Amino acid sequence: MGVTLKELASGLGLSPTTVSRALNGYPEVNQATRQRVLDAARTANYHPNTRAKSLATGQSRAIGHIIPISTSHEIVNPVFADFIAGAGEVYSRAGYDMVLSVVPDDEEENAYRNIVARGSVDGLLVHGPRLHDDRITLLQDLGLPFMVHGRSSGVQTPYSWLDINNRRSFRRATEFLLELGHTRIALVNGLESMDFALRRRTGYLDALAVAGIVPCPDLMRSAEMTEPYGHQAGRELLRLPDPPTAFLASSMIVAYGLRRALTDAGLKLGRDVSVVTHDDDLSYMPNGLEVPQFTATCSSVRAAGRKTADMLLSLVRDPDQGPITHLMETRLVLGDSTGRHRT
Amino acid sequence: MGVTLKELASGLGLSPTTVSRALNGYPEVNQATRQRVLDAARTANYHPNTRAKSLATGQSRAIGHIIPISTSHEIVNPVFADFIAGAGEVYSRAGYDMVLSVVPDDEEENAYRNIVARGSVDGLLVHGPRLHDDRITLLQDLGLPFMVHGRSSGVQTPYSWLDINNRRSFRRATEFLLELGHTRIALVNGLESMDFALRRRTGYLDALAVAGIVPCPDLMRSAEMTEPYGHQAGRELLRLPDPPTAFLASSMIVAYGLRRALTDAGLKLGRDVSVVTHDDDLSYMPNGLEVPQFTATCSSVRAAGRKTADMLLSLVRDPDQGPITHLMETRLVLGDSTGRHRT
DNA sequence: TCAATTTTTCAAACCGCTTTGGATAGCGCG
DNA sequence: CGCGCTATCCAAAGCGGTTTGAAAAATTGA
Repeated sequence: MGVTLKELASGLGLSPTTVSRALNGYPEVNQATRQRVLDAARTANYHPNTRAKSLATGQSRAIGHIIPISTSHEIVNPVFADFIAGAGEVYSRAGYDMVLSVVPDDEEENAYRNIVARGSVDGLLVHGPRLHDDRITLLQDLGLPFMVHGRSSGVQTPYSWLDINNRRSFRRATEFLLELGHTRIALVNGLESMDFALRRRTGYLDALAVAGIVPCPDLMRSAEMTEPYGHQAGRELLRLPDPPTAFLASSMIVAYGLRRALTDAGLKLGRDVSVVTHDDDLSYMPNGLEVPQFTATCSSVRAAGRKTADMLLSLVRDPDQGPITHLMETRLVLGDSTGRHRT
Repeated sequence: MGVTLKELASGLGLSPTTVSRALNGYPEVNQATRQRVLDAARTANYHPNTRAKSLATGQSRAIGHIIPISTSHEIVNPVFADFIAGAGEVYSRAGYDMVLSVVPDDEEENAYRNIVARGSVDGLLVHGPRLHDDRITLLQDLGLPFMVHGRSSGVQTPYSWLDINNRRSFRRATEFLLELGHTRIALVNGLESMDFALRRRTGYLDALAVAGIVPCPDLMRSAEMTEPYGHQAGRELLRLPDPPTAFLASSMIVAYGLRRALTDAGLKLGRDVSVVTHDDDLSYMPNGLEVPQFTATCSSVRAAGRKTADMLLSLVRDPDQGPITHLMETRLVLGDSTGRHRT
């Protein structure tokens, strides 16, 4: 396929050793020859064979992402593409490859074991942690550097993660609605087997407790986040004898569904009913063109991808630095979807 | 990290040669010893080192996907996650890794050259082809097996691709609206620098031409497919002196935006105004829970990912079979968003 | 000028696996 | 008994790089 180091060397009348050192910036090589080697490498479009290099060095210069596909739901997390885009930027700048494994969630353990045993990556990134996620303890045993995007509430031993402050974020959003005079506030949450969803719920409950409001189970929903789900939840909630006057949505797309349910019911968003949603700032799902449509707790998942990748690379370079963590706060952005409670 | 072949061999009192053959199913090894080797490998959790193996065999057992990030739009194609999920299933079943490169679209050429020169993949998958896409001719020169998801209209030389029949799909959808009596039909398309969008437009124009309708430039929009874009396009179109009575949307999310514009204008979807959309069957964007919300041209992008990966693997196994292609038809599914034209 | 350094280069071993080209042993058969 | 086969196994040479240890060349110091 490409030129090999040996060919390049013999073409220059040098030994492979010298050429290798010249290319990798070792000091013990004459400036003139180094320049000659670099030029020759460029014109020959020489790129060292990844496999050979990593076999020799013991490093693969690749990061693995394991994407769980829920066997029951078959859902791919929509957040995933933007996160990958962010992380990918960082990897390619650092000269790392990104290898993806899409695995049904009942085979994840095997997938992790294999990938470690085969030595094809220097580090792993864990997506979509659940409560008490076994993967984390498994990876600790395997001893490969890893980062978790999110956290897993049940896991006691420390590990490296990056997360947004879901709890505070939803507490703040709830408080905001309370300040506007709302007391019947519905939570249209994601799947509460996922860690992030549970934290959001906790934040919501926190704020209610402080306000002295007893949470009403009828007002709390949890499911895979889709537009039809938001719509159905909205419709059913509005039909309650004592319907909510405000909603918290766990994602923009759920908020779309809620909005549809409101308009179906002849209610005006932001006047008759308020909605606050979480906004992952997905590139293909902007919150309005100029003015934000929704009041939202904002946090760019793309930026999260970048930061997580950065941290993972630092962990790969220095595995002994111990667990590193990063908690991102969200911004509460005011949009057209909220207003004072009207009696 | 893991056990090596040599260790496994010496543990068994065998040569590495024999162990290798035993594991790889070569005939010249005693049944009893093979069994012994297999057992030992299992208990030691032995997995051959990928890099060493592929260095020795000359195959990397990995497929590369290059994800272009538009430097101007910074948009990640939402279709991407589901496609990857489909392809990933196939790869992992076949024992292949998937390596992703996220590259700004002005560096794509370099990215392709590098990945080929470094020999880190056996085949490549090209995403989001534009018109006259240079990447295709580049890859033909580089001589690595590759598949394109979609086609590129300007490229003359044959290449391997999988695409949906965008043209017929949108012709059919337009015909359907014409049959319902609509004559003012708007096209709210994706970016027409992308090949798929142009083909959809052609299909739309085909149907109008057959019906003897002169296409009206005011009724044709093209932009990145987002909800706010659909909303704005809908609003502006409905304000025309002679507004459309039917819309073709290029994606579900655009259709959401359209629907909002309609309701804003006090119109009822499916009665006052009809909408047909393309539906990629994304896992997180289902077209309704039971009844389809939208009449749609349906095609699972996840299935497309599976099929494309299948074809690519076959191309990798037998690179001399010449270009292979596959055109998927879409299903026109009836939903609640279309009705007869009312005067 | 010549020994002692310092620079610069190279030969060879190695990373973990596959594969070629024997070697060895067991067997049937004339 | 000895020859030719077949069934099993192995030593060694790669794959394309990096890296160790030593040699050759250039430079320095007295």
